[in-house]
Amino acid sequence: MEQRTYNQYCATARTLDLVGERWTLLLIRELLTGPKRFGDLQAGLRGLGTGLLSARLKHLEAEGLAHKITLPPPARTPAYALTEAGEELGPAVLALARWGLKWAMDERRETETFHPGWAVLGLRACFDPDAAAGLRAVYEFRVGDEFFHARVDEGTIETLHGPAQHPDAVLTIGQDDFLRLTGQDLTLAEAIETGAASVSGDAEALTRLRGLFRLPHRRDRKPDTAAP
Amino acid sequence: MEQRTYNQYCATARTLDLVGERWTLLLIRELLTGPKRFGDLQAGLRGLGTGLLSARLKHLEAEGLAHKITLPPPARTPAYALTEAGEELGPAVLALARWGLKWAMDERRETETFHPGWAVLGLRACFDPDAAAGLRAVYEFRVGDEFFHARVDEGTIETLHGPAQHPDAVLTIGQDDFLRLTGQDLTLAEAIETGAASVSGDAEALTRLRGLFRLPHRRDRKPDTAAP
DNA sequence: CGGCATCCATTTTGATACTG
DNA sequence: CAGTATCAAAATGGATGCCG
Repeated sequence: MEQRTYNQYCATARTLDLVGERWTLLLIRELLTGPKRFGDLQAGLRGLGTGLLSARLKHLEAEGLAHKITLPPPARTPAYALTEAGEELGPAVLALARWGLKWAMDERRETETFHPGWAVLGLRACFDPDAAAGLRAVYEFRVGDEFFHARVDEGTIETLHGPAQHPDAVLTIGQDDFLRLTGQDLTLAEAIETGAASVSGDAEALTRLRGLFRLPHRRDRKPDTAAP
Repeated sequence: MEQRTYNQYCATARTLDLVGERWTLLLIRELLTGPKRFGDLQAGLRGLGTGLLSARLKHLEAEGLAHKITLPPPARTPAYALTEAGEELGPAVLALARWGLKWAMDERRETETFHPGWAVLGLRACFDPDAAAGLRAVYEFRVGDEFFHARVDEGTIETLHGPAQHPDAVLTIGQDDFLRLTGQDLTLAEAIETGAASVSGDAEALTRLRGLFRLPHRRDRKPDTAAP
């Protein structure tokens, strides 16, 4: 495979030769929040069969973007993690996400699946480094039954699947409300005020949390679909 | 068409539903340096047949990412241009390019095509806003037989196909040397010193040109292919 | 559970011929 | 040129079945 090449001496084309095939960038999106097992990956990517998933993972391994690891005890089960090169695709994936947040996130369709991890990555896409100046804090997000944590250190953020070891602050919220949060139907401040979200922990960390993320104003791509 | 959807309520997936098909992002790359005619687009994308190109353009139009325009006289021929939404895919394309510059641009293969416009976009990907503080200048690049210009205004840059109206400075260089420039085999300063490139125009604009672009250090993705 | 192998219906694509 | 029509070759997806 991978015989289908754009054959262009161009950085964009070379990159797309490596990760432009169907599912590949979404696979990387999944791994951006930490190592995942084969089954978890498939669960996050409905429609991707085991055969193709296997092929994609092999390709990522062969190209040095991901590698197979063995999860530490007590898990002791195989999983896949990004290499440094794979990790650095984060900015590209987040750029796509930022565009999508602005231009493509209209109402959720009934057929669409949703996982909190995607919204967490959406938060990361909206992270405003300037707003985090002088801040060093670990936040834990409990969304539905899934746990995530974000480590903010000055102008940087890191968002990973799983609970934090020593969170400075914890935010608990239902999956639907969290979805509205990144969907701009709800601001973090409103969610806290209305009780949709409950928070605890360090007061300053919580205060600053509100300003860390800057959601783009949603826009319509199409000129005038259906005039009156 | 477009019946093949990831069906995920996720900004990244939604974006890839729109522009993740084969050729689409490269088509947008082409249009990022200005409107292009059908034939020019095909010339820049060897391997893309007229049928698929036509389908992709229709799709981009239908989704509000591009639109068909009529070039002003004396051209008076149809062309395609990005809409605002399409234009804003620039950051995502450039992020992919930056990654590629660092992790995927090894030696050029014989079969690979090359167009100066790609390297111009590569420059834009390496643009360092901080280095352009207080700078407002228009540069014209004459690469082989193609003309480009870059308009730098404070921390922003805009790179377009075609000559500039009133360039502050002009850089003339052969296609191969320009290729080495973005390939890190040659710095802009060296190119000028060795005569591979010739420059003219405003002295300060030329002086600052050297520092405007920050090429990433090239890295190898693969651990140890062929040990000694 | 993890992951490969196989078979098959459907799409997508690539290449080329053809028309205004 | 710009763009449509056509057809063969690949990629995908879905459904299994199998083995450690």
